Amino acid sequence: MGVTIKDIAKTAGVSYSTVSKALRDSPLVKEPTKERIIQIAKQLGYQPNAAARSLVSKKSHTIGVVWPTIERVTHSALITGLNKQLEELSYTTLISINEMEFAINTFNRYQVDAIVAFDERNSKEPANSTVPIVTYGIADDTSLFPTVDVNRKQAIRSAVEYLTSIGHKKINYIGDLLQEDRLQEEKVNGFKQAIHEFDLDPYYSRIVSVTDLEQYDGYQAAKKLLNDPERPTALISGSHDLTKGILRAVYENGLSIPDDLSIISYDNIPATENFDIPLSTVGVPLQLITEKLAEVLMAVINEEEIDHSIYLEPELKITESCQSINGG
Amino acid sequence: MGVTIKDIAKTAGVSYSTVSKALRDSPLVKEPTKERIIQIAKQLGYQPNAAARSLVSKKSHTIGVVWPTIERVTHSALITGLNKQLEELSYTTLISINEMEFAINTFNRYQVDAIVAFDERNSKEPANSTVPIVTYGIADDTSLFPTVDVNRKQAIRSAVEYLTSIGHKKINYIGDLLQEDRLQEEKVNGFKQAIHEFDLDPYYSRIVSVTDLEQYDGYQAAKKLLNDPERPTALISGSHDLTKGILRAVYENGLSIPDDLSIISYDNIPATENFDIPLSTVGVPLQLITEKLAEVLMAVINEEEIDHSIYLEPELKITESCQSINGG
DNA sequence: TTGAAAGCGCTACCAG
DNA sequence: CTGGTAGCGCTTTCAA
Repeated sequence: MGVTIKDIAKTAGVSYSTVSKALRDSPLVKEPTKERIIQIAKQLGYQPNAAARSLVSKKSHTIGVVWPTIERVTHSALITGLNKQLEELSYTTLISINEMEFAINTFNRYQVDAIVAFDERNSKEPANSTVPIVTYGIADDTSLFPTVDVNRKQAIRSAVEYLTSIGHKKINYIGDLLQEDRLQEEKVNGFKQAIHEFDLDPYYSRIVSVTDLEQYDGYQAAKKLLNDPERPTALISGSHDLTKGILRAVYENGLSIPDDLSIISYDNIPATENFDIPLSTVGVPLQLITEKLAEVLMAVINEEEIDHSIYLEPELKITESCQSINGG
Repeated sequence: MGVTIKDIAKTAGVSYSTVSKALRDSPLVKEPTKERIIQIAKQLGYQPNAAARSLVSKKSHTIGVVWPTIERVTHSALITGLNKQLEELSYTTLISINEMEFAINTFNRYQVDAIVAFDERNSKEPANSTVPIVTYGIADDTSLFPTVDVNRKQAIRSAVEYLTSIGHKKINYIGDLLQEDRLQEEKVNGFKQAIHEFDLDPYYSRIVSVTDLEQYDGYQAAKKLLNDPERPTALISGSHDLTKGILRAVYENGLSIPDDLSIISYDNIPATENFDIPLSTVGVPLQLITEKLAEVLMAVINEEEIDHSIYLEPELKITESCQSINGG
């Protein structure tokens, strides 16, 4: 065992309740005493015992993140952002990669203040949790917990809407529809719906399926697509990485953007890369999502009223990577 | 707050110390009483309070994983494996993606039983930790904590050794040497050393640098390489994903393995994919690593003696993807 | 076989 | 401003 407040009290020659107060920066302790105590604590390498603390205070200032699908790279950026966000609110983040129920139990035992679950499977079973839970994923009215989500359907739909508005009739969507990933599914649904809504010919406006959302997949898919004489005039890409591969394929084929092809990429990270041409994107910035998640977490901790489902609406940012089909 | 053992005691009509014993499956409680108590606990949805428990028992049965470089995909597989491994030993895994020192502090406060740190930066600062720490990464004699690691240098060296033994003189290594990643660096060092040791001509036996270890990077690198008239007769790939891309490029170029090119891939995952040809690999299986890590963790928890640095030696598995340079 | 009681390290309250 | 003390939920003696 390590140093306790009693040890500090002894060497400081004060009572241990005074130490407790000093360490919590209570105004009930004289400034010099406080400083001396803090000094000694530092010297002794004191680490407050979270168990003891949360046992009495019923607060751990810790958020549990349930993340069973650790392989999903998308979420790793999100969780990194959330971690930072929560750090600023002086909350500590702890992650469990166990399956939903086990992880929730663990966090309950540890008395975290709130849990945020990233789970595509969006379970309908009533988790036995004393700790409030917030989920990230497909928000719907039947979900058991407050949910934060991105309107991916609308994102893709509005991309199609814009492209048709500038004259495109052959619009393809490159994305993942093989995995059981409701997040990807929603994007595909948005595309399908838009096809219908904007009366596009399904023969020309297709969904190109890739098995993953990485650069390589985009490259291969685009390679195939662009050799087709019936190739589209506009492309919507399901992810940023996918887009990188697509662009590569476009240039290798000697085509140019936007003259031969307009591109809009689904995206949620701030543009860091320098593409040859600034990329048109649609999506909700990662920071907005993590901010909202943090906000909802704080709300459930403080037992404030919140909307059950928060659906963040995507923004469409159009740059020179899109061109009117008439050449304008 | 949730249900406590006192609540259970009340409805069961026994003292709460009996409940505590029953729940811990102590032989000091009569079987029927025990069963009744367990039954009631389940009904009430009892979750033991980890804080209270670890406060008195000084054991949390939890391992803290420090993983600041969450983006490193390699480690995610390793951590998944370790998590499973530890689960079998009935230990719970909690992950922190904060930077080393902060994470170690957090886990100290939480009184985890041991910490395992995945940190490429392999800090030399003496972490102020009461909890024992084990690191995974470049093992060297100066490291502050017990370390488990893979002899990556030897892995690549032995691949070169084998290839030269069957007559290859033009051997290339495709890998990452741009990132500040000591793990990758070691592989490159192994290659450099082998060039020297086996007296290969550096003009023909080169290191091909990629910026990441993914399929796409392997594809691009190989594409360029294979068009070179001075192309190598054998290739060593720095990662499994890289290899997938390389193979793709090989086939696209109309070359065949092993007739035109022998390949050995650095690897640590059990072959799940069906390549056209079984792949020669060198490396330490992931499971061996996680087993060893778990073993060392248990050792430090029980204060047993252990080697300070455990260097796992890679195995070379040769299949038809390698061929003698004389065509044998 | 069960119960009573001490105490883990800490916070929060009350008395001085 | 400082010290004493109760008690958070639990495990672990020790007594009954």
